[in-house]
This record gives sequence, C-alpha cells and structure tokens, in this order.
Amino acid sequence: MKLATWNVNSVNARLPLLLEWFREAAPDVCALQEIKCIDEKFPIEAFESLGYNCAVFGQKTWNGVAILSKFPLSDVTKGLPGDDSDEQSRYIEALVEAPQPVRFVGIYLPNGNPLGTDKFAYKLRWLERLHARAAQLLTLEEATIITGDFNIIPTKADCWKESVWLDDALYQPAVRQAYQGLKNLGYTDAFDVMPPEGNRYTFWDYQAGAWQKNEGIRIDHHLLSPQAADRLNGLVIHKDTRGRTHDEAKPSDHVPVEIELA
DNA sequence: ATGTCGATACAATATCGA
Repeated sequence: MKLATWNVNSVNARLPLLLEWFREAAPDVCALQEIKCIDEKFPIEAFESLGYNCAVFGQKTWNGVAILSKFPLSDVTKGLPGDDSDEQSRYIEALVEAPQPVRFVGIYLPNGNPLGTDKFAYKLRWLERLHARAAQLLTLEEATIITGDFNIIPTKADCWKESVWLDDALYQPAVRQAYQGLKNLGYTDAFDVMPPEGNRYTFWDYQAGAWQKNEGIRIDHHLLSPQAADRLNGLVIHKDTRGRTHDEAKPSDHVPVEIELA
C-alpha cells in the first residue's frame, strides 16, 4: 500500500503534471497541500476518473488540503481541533478503508516566517494543538499516519547549508523540539527508518537557482504510529518531478514523498 | 540584487504569501 504526500502549490495550476504522476506512481492514498482553491473549484472529476475518492478542505487563495484515496474514505475531520477561531484550512483527517485500515492525516503546518511576528506565534500554537491531537490519536491504537508539509527542517543534515536557515522559522530550536516532541509521543519518522539512497531533500525554492544548485531542504514528512511503523517497507522521494514540465504547467517547489506499508 | 511562482483585485500592474 503506497501512501504519499505532495505540496502542489495550486492544484489547478499543477493539474496536468499531477495527473501524469498519479497515472505513473499510482499511490493508493495521497495528501495534497496548498491546493489554493475553494472546494467547488477542486478538480474532483479529473481525480475520480483515475479512480480516486476525494476529501477536500479548501480555502480561497491560500492553503487548502485534500486526501485522495483509491479506497473508501470515512470519518473525515476538517480542521485541527483546539481553536475554533482558526480559519485557515491546514488539516484533514480520514479513515482509509483498506483491507488493513489506516487513519490518514494530511497537514499543511504554518510556515511561521518572519520570526518575531504573530505568524511565528501561530506556528508554535498550531504545533501545540497538533501535539495534543497526535496524542489523542495514539490512544486509538490504530495504524495512523500524520503526513504533509510540516515546514520543519528536523536536523542540520536536512538543509543544504545550516547558516542560511538559522534565522528562518523552519529551523528554530522551538520548532525542531516540537517535532521531536511528536516523535517522543511514540511516532516514528519514516525517513529515520528508511532513509533513501542519495537525495533527502523534498523542497527546492523557485528563487535563486536553488534547484539547479541542489540547494534543498527536507520538510515533507511521514510520522507513523507504532501500529503503522510495524508495517513500514519503504520510502521514496520522487525528486524527478521537480524538473518536469508539461505543456504550460511548471513544477511545484515540493516533490511527492511516498511510503510503502505492508 | 531573493534572481520565482500563483491567486487576487483589477483591468496592466501591485500586493501578498511562500
């Protein structure tokens, strides 16, 4: 069973490339982030024609997350619990009704830049709420996967040059500690168990020739409950999609990251 | 010298967020 995550930076701007990749890689389940549209503008028919069920939590202009699945989806939760005033679409959760079910959580964690603003405070509060939800999910004793764009560089090995990231919200000690805190609850980062050969980055900035110079970072992660970690068989970072174009469509700045579960 | 994107309000460019 292949479960992927991809920050697509607008699902509609990316659609030709997405459909091409979904045909090739054929993930069973995929979390999308930054769909950048309201629910009514999500290209549901295009994905349904490839055999996917869609759960969408959209938003105008910014953010927006979705789950695509070849298996039925049930028990869908939209929005991260813990703050009714949070209006940003960054969290979606569903039960994937496969022969061996999986509870699948897709997140688009706040970027948090620049430091010293309410944006960074929002990121820290969001992390606290995610910690609480992650702890709650563990009590279900299910195979649970929390995946998505975490906007967190876990270690200095996960960026091309540490000095560049020291003043960035993606690499702050408090943020990295919060990520470790999720692991301390009992979640496993699939990358720690199944590091791929060669590339470890999942994002290359559009600017400053970052892709051409391989100046990337690893910020798209899969966290697995013990019941899910016991089934982990592999991890693939689809780096080639970063260099692909399709007619008018240009690549996302993130690439898909996929895990294989027994 | 952030050197690029995408959505939006707006009607060719500017702003915002990343």
